[in-house]
Amino acid sequence: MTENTKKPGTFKIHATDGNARLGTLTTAHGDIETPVYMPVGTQGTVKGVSPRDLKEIKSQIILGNTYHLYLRPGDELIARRGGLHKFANWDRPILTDSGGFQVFSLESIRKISEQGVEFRSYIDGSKHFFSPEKVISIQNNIGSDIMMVLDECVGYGNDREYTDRSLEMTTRWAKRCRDAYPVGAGDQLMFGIVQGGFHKDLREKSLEQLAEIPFEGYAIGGLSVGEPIPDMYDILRHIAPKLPQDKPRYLMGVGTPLDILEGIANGVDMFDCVLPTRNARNGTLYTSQGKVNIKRAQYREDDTPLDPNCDCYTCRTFSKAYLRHIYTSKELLSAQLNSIHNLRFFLNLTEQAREAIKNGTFANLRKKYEAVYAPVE
RNA sequence: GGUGGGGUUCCCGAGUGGCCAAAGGGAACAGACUGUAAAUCUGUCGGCAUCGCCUUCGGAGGUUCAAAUCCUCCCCCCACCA
Repeated sequence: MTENTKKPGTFKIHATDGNARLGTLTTAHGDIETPVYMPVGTQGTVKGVSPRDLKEIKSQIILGNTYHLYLRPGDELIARRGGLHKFANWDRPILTDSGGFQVFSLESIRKISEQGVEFRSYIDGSKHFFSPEKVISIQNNIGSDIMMVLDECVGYGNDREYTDRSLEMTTRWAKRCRDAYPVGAGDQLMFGIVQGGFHKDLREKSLEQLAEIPFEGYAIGGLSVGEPIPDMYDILRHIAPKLPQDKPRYLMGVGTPLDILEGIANGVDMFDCVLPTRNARNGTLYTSQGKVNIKRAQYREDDTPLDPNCDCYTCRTFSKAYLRHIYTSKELLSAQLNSIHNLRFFLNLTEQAREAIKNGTFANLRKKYEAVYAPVE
């Protein structure tokens, strides 16, 4: 492979197993082997984990967030420092979410119009306006390898009519984002985001519209927004295999180990989720034997490692008794060690998936995880 | 020895006649967390357990229909004065 000569945006599929794909996505900061799990680093840092540790656990790419970095420290400040890679000392790929999720999660302090979204800062209450063009400009300043279009992430409760109108607007916003940074304008890639709530036909409609706009990748948004898991799987199974075959597919914000395997089985290549880091900070740890709530009394004098099958620093070095102790004592090291482990677990999960797809044994891998992480019936 | 203050459910600490099994916090125990306003949030937290009943507010008596709350004596702690 002559990776150096490949253009950012090149996506090659090396093997498939059912709908699952093994691929390589080239970015300005290197190649990403897919399927990939991407640690979330909203504020320009994966909470509790240094870039050095992220590399040790084999993170290929991390996320940043347009809305949060725009508010603080400001995208222009970041640009003055040579971009987020340099500022945060991360020389591998970065994907930035557009703020579309904040349209959903900060619902009470934003207002949507055709022009864009008016946000109030959660920090000081000040008003800010995000247009599709503005969001791209911010991501240009941040210098991410993969930019996401501004979308409206629609919550679970909304009706069909609202979802339909919203998806149409998301398409128009996507077009405006693309127009603000046409194909070939630079080394940054841009992904479109399929919406359409929990209506299959609306999902298809959204996809058809977006597919006409050329993007370097396509994402499924608007899942895991409060719906029952079967509803999520229903949409995922329906729409994921229909996304453009020759482009990377990204399932936004999902999910649990089983969700990720479900996604891969349906042809998804990229995942991000805060679960490993947030749960780590809250004492829930993922292991090859299932979830471990490290605060439980049963681990008070448990001298065994968290996960004997894990190669991370935490598992190589500390006992459950110690991890419980520092969690219970609210020591900062607890968040760090727990995050390193959980991220490693998710990274290892996708490594195993890649290996399994190559060997045609992906179904076996899923069974192995389902045996420990009870599947949703 | 004197004067003043105080002893409340695992801990700290509200509560001065009924609405008190007793505020609030902590600890403890369990759970949640899915494009991060989350090192956060929720539940349980005397016993039996269905209403409800039983035991509890330093100890022992007493007043009262009713006491953690009022009275008497006793024990212990703190501060200051001798």
